[in-house]
Amino acid sequence: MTPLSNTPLPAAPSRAGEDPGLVDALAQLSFLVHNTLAEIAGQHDLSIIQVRLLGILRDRKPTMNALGRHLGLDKSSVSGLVDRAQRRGLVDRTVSATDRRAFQVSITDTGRQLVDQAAAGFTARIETLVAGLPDTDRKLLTQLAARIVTADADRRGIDLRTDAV
Amino acid sequence: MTPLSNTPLPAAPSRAGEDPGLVDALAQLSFLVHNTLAEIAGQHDLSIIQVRLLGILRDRKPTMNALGRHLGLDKSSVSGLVDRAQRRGLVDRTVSATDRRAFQVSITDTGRQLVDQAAAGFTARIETLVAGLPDTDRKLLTQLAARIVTADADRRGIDLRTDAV
DNA sequence: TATTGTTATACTCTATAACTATA
DNA sequence: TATAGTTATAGAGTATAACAATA
Repeated sequence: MTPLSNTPLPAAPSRAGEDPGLVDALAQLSFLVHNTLAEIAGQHDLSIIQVRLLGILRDRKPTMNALGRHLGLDKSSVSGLVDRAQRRGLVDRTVSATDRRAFQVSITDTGRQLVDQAAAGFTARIETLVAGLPDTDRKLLTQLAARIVTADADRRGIDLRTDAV
Repeated sequence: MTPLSNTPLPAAPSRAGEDPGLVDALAQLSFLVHNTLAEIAGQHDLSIIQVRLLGILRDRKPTMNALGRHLGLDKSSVSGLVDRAQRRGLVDRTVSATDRRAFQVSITDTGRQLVDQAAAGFTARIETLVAGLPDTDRKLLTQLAARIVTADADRRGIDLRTDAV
């Protein structure tokens, strides 16, 4: 039931010379994928952040603190997020064995089923989106996207080191 | 100041056979672009939805109703959105000349400056993201992204017609 | 003292429902 | 009656600040 809009970003003034269309195309594609995820999540009464929470918990039992780092959220935000998920029976809090201040957050069977369904639905929808592309183009797109993402990750790694000096 | 996370989506179980990596790569790229926009918006104390609002108003003076359709929001949500933007002096409401129930929403000079800055910042950041790609790859990426977006738009057009029958 | 986490508070964003004014 | 918009209300999601418990 999430209200989605496919309205693209404010059309960039399409600067002459540079990359005509690249910025717009990337922005629109991102919105499309993002909205698709929101829609799938909504079908399971989840938000994107809840899907991300459950996704992290699929193979980890982090503390609230670690969860905050993973999600880029303040600890108080994590408290609320986990509260709401726990209230729905999707996650559990367990006192840490090594630090009695800390909780370890784990996913329940119900939560796992839900996130698995959502992930499957998302995959299916993305497959539909790229249905028109021949295999070569899909591989190309995968590589280009991966290159941008990893380049950015590297850049951030380097930036951090630079800051640390 | 928007807290951003580059944490990718819950890694899809990488189904054998199909499109190994495509779903993940697209999801991560989308998050990256989306987070970039959120960050740029945040630098101007704007949210993504506020940027989209101002972006629409750059070349239109729609009614509240039309705005709701553009943004995919309920009219009550638009009321609040425009309220907050107007309170900051970014937009104006003017009673419609043809329908005294309706308002026409327009962007102020302040609002225009703000959205122009945000758009420029966003463009610059995206340029940085793709800085490592040769021209050929950029064009390829633009075409692939555009093809997916337009194919989806067409599909929705067809779906709508199908529903209407 | 420092860290982990919760709670109180505040604000944005969103929706539903009830309402007013105009068509 | 139907439509345009606002307001009241509720809830998710986010942050900051103050706090308790543990390290």
